[in-house]
Amino acid sequence: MKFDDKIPIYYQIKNYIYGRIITGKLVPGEKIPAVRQLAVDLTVNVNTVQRALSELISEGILESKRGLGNFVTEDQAAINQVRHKMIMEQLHAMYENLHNLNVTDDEIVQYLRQYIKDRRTNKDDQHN
Amino acid sequence: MKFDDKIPIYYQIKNYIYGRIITGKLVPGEKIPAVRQLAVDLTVNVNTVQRALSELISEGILESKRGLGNFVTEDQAAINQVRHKMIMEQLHAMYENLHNLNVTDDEIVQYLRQYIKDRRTNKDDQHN
DNA sequence: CCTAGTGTTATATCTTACTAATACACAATA
DNA sequence: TATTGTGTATTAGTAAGATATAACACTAGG
Repeated sequence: MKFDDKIPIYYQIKNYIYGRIITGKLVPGEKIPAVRQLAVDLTVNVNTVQRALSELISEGILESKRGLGNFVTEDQAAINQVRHKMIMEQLHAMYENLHNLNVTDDEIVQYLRQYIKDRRTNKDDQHN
Repeated sequence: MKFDDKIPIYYQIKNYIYGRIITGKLVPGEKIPAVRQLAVDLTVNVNTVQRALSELISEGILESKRGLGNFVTEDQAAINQVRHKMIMEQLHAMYENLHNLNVTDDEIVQYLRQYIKDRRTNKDDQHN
């Protein structure tokens, strides 16, 4: 996995797991991969994985069962809340940063549409 | 100034100055505040400011004149490029992150419109 | 020439993030 | 009950970011 060197790895792992749960690649009640396996998959240290998982456990997104593994919460409402929270965080960060560059609301929407359009074109070019 | 503790301060200062230049609060050829003054204003260490400025100088956005100060480049084209680059970076980061949450292109646009709408409403409520 | 204001560099110290290695605690099962 | 697979904790070491402090280099103006 590629990490942004400007953001702590444990934090990026946390968001990665959020994503896996939100998109249903990990379903409620499912056991997630073992910490040592995750460490290998993500090519990071066990302790770094553990730090990410600890926070997810504190937040109630994961449930730890010693000797058995870590499991996705059965609380679908909590998952939905996380999804909404993450979407809002993304929009907020982008909005604030663009406003600081004097980009207006309308321009933000326009730029986004153009970005998506361009992205689709480039995707076709690259046969992805 | 409030900093995000997940991102290096020097990097946030760099982006802050980009913003000041892009929005015209600092105009081409203008002298920016002294490093020691910036350190006070931003409540960080001189070396941290210097690190941010060094990168901006390397990139040709600022010009250093020892004994005189640091000055905004007269190269308006370079400034325009930075503005465009920053806008694209913001859109790209947000887009990638939302796609990883299974949010479709159309949904991204819809969520953004809703966010802007809600933001305006809340702004009125708070009399800002 | 001296001083004040500026950019630049250097040293030491502290904290956080990450890694490596090891050990401990618990559960399932052969 | 011994082994294997799991989560958890500890200790030590490295590196990056940030700080405090100080010194050095250059410019302008009295």
